[in-house]
Amino acid sequence: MPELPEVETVRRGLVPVLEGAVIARVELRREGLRWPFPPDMAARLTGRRVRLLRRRAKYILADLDSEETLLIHLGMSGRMLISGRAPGLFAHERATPDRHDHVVIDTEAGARITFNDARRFGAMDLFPTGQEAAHRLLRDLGPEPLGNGFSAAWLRERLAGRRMPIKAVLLDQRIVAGLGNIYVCEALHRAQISPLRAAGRISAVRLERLVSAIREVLSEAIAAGGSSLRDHRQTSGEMGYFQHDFRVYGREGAPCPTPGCSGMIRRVVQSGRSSFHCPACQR
DNA sequence: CTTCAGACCTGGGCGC
DNA sequence: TGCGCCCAGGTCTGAA
Repeated sequence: MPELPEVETVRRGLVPVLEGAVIARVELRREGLRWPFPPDMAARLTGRRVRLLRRRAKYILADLDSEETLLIHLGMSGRMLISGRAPGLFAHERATPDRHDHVVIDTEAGARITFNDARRFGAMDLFPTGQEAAHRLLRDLGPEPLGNGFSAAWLRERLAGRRMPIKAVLLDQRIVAGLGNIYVCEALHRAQISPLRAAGRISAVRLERLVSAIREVLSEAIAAGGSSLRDHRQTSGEMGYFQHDFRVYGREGAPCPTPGCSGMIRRVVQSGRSSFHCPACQR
């Protein structure tokens, strides 16, 4: 799925057509995605003005003037595509609805936002604005990796004594929220830390490097519009570009890009997911 | 409490 | 072309 940079790219694409806009019509083309949609979702959205479009971890949050917040998760393959009258934007048009177009939202200004999700691991929900701490999907999330709450000191505290590999720990959204398989691999390579290393056995200095690497790779990916392997699209339908800047992800057998390193990228499977790394420079 | 396999879905790529 | 198999950006759930 979209990890943090892809979700942020989608949020930024939606801001010009959705923030401040009034929802004129909502079409639900099925009962739900990963879970059933909340009761009367279409009616609770219709006629509402979107006050603010936020992001928390991999969730997009739209605060409405009804004091409810619409939560959107893109799952593995979710896309939000803009068409119709969308000033200043490239309009992504479809002659006929795709079989995976599940939710269609029209604004009074004439923009259309289509939630397309082939695998249907995505989700939508409504909850009272400000009640993030009570929402089962949001309450246990760790700090934002690009925010002030995320630091080497925080990591040090949370990783102390843990024997799980650092790869698995960084995928745990309670430790830090927003990383997924790609960016964990990339950040660990940049920090020259092996994905196999026990989380509790990383020095403070190297944790500082890890925090910097995570911030850098996420920032660069956001600037590139995210990474498009197969499913991710910007709201314009355009692909992201960061996949061209991967140093290890999907590059098994390629020479390690670390200057002075003569290693070769390897793929190992950890808890069912591929970890790409350089055994020579990542320790 | 931690850790893990299994589950939810579709589609693309590959070998035969 | 077709078929079977493997893999994929997530993460919840229940069992051990």
